[in-house]
Amino acid sequence: MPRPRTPLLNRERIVAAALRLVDEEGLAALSTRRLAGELSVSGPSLYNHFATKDDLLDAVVDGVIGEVDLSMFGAGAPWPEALRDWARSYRAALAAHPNIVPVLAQGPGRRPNALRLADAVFGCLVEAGWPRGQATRIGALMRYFVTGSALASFAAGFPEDAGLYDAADYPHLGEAHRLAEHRAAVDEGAFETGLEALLDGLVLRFERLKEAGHQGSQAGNQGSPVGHQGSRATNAGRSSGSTGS
Amino acid sequence: MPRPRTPLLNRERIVAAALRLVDEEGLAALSTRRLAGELSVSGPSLYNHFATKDDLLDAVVDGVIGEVDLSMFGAGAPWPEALRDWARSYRAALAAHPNIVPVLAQGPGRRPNALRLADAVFGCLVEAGWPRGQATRIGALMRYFVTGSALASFAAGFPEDAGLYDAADYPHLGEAHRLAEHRAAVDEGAFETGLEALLDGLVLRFERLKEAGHQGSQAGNQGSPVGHQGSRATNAGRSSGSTGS
DNA sequence: ACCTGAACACCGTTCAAGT
DNA sequence: ACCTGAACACCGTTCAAGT
Repeated sequence: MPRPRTPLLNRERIVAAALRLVDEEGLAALSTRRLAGELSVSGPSLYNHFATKDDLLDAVVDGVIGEVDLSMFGAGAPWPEALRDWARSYRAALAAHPNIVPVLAQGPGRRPNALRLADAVFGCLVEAGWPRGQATRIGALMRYFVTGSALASFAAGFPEDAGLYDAADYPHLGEAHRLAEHRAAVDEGAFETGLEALLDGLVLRFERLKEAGHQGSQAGNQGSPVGHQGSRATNAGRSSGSTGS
Repeated sequence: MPRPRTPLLNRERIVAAALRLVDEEGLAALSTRRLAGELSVSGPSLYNHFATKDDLLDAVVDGVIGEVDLSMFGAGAPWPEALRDWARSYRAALAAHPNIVPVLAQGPGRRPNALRLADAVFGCLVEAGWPRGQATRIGALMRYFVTGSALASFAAGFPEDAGLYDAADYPHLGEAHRLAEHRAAVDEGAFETGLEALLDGLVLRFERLKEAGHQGSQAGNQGSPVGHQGSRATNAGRSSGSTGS
């Protein structure tokens, strides 16, 4: 008889168990021995399927990123609508697994789903007419906002202990102890407000860009993904900006 | 003779050494034994000054938050300018210590400097005329954006290995391997673009709010820090929003 | 009051040994 | 090819003991 026996472990089973453990008990609970125990196997067995624990984490993270919907790109929708739908799907995928966000925020690295995501966003923006440098920055700032909003609950960050918020120390935080109760509403409201404000600001810039393009030197779609900085000169000295009076 | 001898350790020295270690070698390098070694002391000595390693981390984080400038609040500047200056100072403080950002993003907890920061931002917005619920959301979304932008470099997240970006897999990432070279410019450009876009979008909302307030029912400054959700109904179904056509 | 060494229950990872 | 136990160099934390 040869051996038709299936192996006890495979990458999929390990990744699924690791994600469950991280979701339920946090990143610190994910030890190789503990994970192996969940899979009824001894610790070193995992090393037959992943070179290191970091490799395993990479696979877990890429699985989460794979849940982000990218179908709105290239579906013919205007870029602001595509970006809005994508950002919501992106946030939903990360918010479902908040304990893994610090790992995933380190960048796409060599994870295929993360690279696919970056490719889709950048491609949509460039095809819509954004210069490549600007498209890069928009991809970056959207990731900043989405990962920041999924990394940790704003509301839950304020302890429910009312005695903490002494009016002498923190005159405006008298109601802060009630934030945690409304965790989901506060966090989602903040995300939605920020997303809409960001998109409004970007649409404003796009309109200015098209106006300038119609009369000045056609910059078109050329340029590096780094691009130039627009009219702002340096961080020092307040730019006139477009805000306030 | 009594004992004029000063103790070998104190909280300040420990916190300073811990921050240096985290900055130079990452969060994983901060073990109690390693830190004690840097201070020429044995591991358990630290427990005379901090109850747990988490307590120590809290002190490190609050020290970083303490570097954020809050003087623009209450200096009479309009809220968008105050918010812009604060966001830049906030990001600069975090970006100087990126390895500690995942810890700090968990919320203010009981850290005095973090609570002071939240108090100052919320107070400025409420005094400027924002309803309390909206002010809470703005504080949250600003933290999302700033922590997201400090958590990890966008540009450095793309490996410099040009062979990784196969055009068949990622048609638009042909230049992505050059991002890392321009790390600082890309990350700061994205932060500045996002910050200005966010502020533009918020100013737009503030103007709408004032218009509505002048004719409709004066809501004024009352209300809980949770507030209500405005006109958006639910996450499902695309809201008409203010973007696009 | 503050520091120490020894000890406890853990880590990630390697490796020779089994089937 | 895949899993195991034993081992290595680590962890955070406790505690009795020293001064």
